[in-house]
Amino acid sequence: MGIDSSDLFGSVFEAPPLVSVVPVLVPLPVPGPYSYAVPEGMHVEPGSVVQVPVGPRQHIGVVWDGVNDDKLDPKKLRSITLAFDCPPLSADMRGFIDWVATYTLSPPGLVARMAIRAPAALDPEPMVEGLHYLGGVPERLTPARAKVLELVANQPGPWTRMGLAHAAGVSASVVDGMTGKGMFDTVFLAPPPVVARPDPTYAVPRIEGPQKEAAAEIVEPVRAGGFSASLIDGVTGSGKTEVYFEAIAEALRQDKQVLILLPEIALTASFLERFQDRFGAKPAEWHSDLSPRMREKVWRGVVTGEVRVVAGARSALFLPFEELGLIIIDEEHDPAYKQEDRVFYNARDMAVVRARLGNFPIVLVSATPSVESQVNGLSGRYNTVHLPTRFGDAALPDLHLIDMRRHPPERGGFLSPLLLRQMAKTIEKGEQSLLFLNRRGYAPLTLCRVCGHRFQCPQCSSWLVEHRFRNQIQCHQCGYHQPTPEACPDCGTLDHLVACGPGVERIAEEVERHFPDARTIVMSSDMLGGVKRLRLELEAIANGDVDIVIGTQLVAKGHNFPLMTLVGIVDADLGLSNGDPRAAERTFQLLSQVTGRAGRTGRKSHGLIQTFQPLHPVMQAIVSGDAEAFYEREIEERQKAILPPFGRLASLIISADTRADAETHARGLRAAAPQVTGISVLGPAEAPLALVRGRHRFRLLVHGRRNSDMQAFLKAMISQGPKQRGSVQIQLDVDPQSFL
DNA sequence: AGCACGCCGACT
DNA sequence: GTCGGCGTGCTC
Repeated sequence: MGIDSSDLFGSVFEAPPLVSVVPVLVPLPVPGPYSYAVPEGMHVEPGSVVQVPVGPRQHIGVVWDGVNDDKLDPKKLRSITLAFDCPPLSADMRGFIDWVATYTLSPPGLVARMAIRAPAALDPEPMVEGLHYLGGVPERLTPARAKVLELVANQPGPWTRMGLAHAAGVSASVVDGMTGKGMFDTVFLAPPPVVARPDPTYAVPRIEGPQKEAAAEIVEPVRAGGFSASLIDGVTGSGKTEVYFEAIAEALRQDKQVLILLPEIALTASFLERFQDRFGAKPAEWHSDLSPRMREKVWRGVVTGEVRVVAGARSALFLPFEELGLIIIDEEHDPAYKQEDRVFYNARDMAVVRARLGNFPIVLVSATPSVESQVNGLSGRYNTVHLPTRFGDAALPDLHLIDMRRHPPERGGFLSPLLLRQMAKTIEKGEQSLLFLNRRGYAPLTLCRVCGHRFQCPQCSSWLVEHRFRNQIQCHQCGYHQPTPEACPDCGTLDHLVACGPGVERIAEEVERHFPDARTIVMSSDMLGGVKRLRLELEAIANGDVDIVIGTQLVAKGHNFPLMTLVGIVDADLGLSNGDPRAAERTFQLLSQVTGRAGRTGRKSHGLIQTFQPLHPVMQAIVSGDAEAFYEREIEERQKAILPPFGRLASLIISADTRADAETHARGLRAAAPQVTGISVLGPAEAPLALVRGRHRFRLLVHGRRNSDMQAFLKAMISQGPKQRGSVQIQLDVDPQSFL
């Protein structure tokens, strides 16, 4: 201020400049916004992205809504360091962040962080220098200069320096020379867009029959505007993508931005190309291994509205779109939509909330919808559109169960004679077979044939799996691995290993024994050579250079195998006995996806499913194709498992790394909240859904109906409870639609 | 999330 | 006698 109170002119000039105080969400796990002073001359409003000091470091934060209600020691108040030059987060976006934070009981700052973690993207990209032709001819008209002149006479620009040189077929120094002669005006151009604008009229497909009707049903709510949720339930190969592309086209015609969420694995070049074929430009991509540079560009394009369509993994849901008008969730049932660290959420559910809050339509898509979405379809909250038949001349494979009790494999093998016979026929016809077994490595359990020693992981105590191709034993839980030992560590016997049960590598061995001349390939996520190799192998399969593919889950996802006419499921029962409440649903989805790989180009195709439980509902649903009956049963089971016999208010499932830990926590919680009747305790083996490895010791899964009641209850419990503070993670596993 | 403070076990 | 383990608390 520099004016002393003894100044002649009295107190008028002594008044300190009016500083306002605003709440700012900082990207830290603190319960709410912090208060900061706004320096004189700085303009901020709710949604502004700012940099603030927190302790010894600077963080990026967002100015939030409301007034600072806390009685903060004024001495602690610090000032906003700077306000970034980018559009503020919209009120819708802020509302969404608050909603997600409340629903997931996460610190709002951590939710906000997901929306602004594009580090240096917050300042606009520098302008590009451009040249504009002013007219005139240089004194010395060289041939190179003439070429440039010819070009700029018709198109005066603006050109970029390199762009002009390239277009004229001369070197940049020619352009520099002419610039020096004052023939060009320097102008500043906006940096080029990350992606071109998609054009809804680029290649309008001629779709007919069921596709056409489905498209009309999906497009109509987009045309009408406002919130709506649709579920496209269509078998593999029914043209679901083409159908939702029409919804995207309509949103683009209305000048809305569009978000397509895909499980990370489905974000492939082939998807982007399909999009480009329809819209003439690729969508912007958003996923975890985007380069920082690209991440910045896309983020900025999204906030400014320059990017119209984003195809992304679950984290794309938190991009701060300027005018989002449609969300598509492809492979809606995919577990990859669940995030289980820091902020726990299911992007599919939160996407529905975002659409509701933003008042625009959302489309969920799957060949095997989740039970949750089926329920929402049946109750009418989602408008379900069925696509029961394949597109064009492709037919679904003919599916049969092989009862392994009646058609056992030969000793030491895992493939039934029925399956082997069908494989032989397939090879004879020059067609391809796929054997699916969701188990990596050679065998799930390895022991010493002399003393019975089992190899256990030193880090997490699960069994080590032998990988013969790599000559390693590996832990599939934590990634620990060591070379396969030559002698048994217990009794010292050499050449001692005995394999129990099959893995893909062992199946490959068996296949080579039966079909020594066939070209066989194993595909699993730990395959040597990484993504690049994988792509080459997929290409080889598509070209018909392979006869038999043996694969894990990897082969279930989206790849198109045009020559595949036989799918064999080696062990259909595998996923059914692991205690996961969703085991049956997951197995049904996986088997449907895998068998759906066959017969995509109209050839007669078969699926043979090896099982010891041919009467199991999953097997019956798969062969009969009666998914509806299966879902009906699943819904009933789920309701039995989740609602009663617990109390009406809320029920808790407590799980921990060990059952004893879970019991301890349960005792503490029962003491802290005697009013809760339904606390059940599950050990880790019984509740893999509830188990959290790593930092968190335990986690509560809360199932119930009335969210507000549960939250009030949980918050009270957390603040009063004896030891829960700080370390407890709470996941609300209820349908967000039920209390929107 | 980071980072400091603070209190108990194996080492120069 | 110290170095270092991670439990607890704080950041506007």
